[in-house]
Amino acid sequence: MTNETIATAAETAHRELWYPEREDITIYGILAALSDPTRLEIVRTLARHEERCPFDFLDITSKQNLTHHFKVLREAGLIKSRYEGRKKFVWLRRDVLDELFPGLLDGVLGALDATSEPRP
Amino acid sequence: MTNETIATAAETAHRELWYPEREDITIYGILAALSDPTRLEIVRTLARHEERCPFDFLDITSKQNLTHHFKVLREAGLIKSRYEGRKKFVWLRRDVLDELFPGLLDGVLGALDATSEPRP
DNA sequence: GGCATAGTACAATACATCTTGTACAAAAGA
DNA sequence: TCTTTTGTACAAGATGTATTGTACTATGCC
Repeated sequence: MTNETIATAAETAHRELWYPEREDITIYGILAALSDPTRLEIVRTLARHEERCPFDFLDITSKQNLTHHFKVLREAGLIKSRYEGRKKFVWLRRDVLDELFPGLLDGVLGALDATSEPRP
Repeated sequence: MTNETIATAAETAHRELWYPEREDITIYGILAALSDPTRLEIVRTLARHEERCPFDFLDITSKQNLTHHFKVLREAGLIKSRYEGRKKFVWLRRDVLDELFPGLLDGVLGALDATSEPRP
């Protein structure tokens, strides 16, 4: 309600993004956001990079769909983004996540790595 | 398809339950199953008990809804159940889960405990 | 057998989600 | 300014989910 209003207004203004309040970040939202293969792959790749990544650093789906998934990740509290010129950069909110849900991200990413094929 | 056929047939026969093959248990399915508050509460409680728990050991929603959520958990690979007389008992598949996705369940449950109010 | 109890099946509702197509806005460069 | 690039907004369709109500099956006990 209030959140939605703010989000809509800010996003219509373009180049201004809404983020959830710290107390509105839930473990359910995080887990739901991570339960999609595309998004989990995004998060996994972001976690491997110290620096911010360009919006389309992964070529795994359509542009519109990437926008959608990044929005889900952002509204769940997992990522932050910023525009620089025409480009958009994205990064993981490790600080907040590790503080709110210690061990969660490491547990998920660790299990994911243990599952995946060994990388070269 | 094949799975659905088997599942339907077995469940129609009643008192016979279908479980996913080991290779069909995915981290996405696990995370999706855990992303619901009711189910996460179920799993958290099961994790605290060494022994099997009766079907309705948690009084948090309707009977039919419990059946639904236990089915989701079972088909995701998280739990096993068994009938004894009229009663149904449920337990967590810690062995399989820790082997397939090491650190996942501990990470989620640890984060959940860190989030929750301290218990007496 | 008759009856109560435990859990399921099924249908219906309401709602969220993923994906794609079309159209648009904002910035950069000529 | 005109054009290209980058990402969004919006709508539509297909699909999945959470919940409840009604009816049913299976078991145990009298």
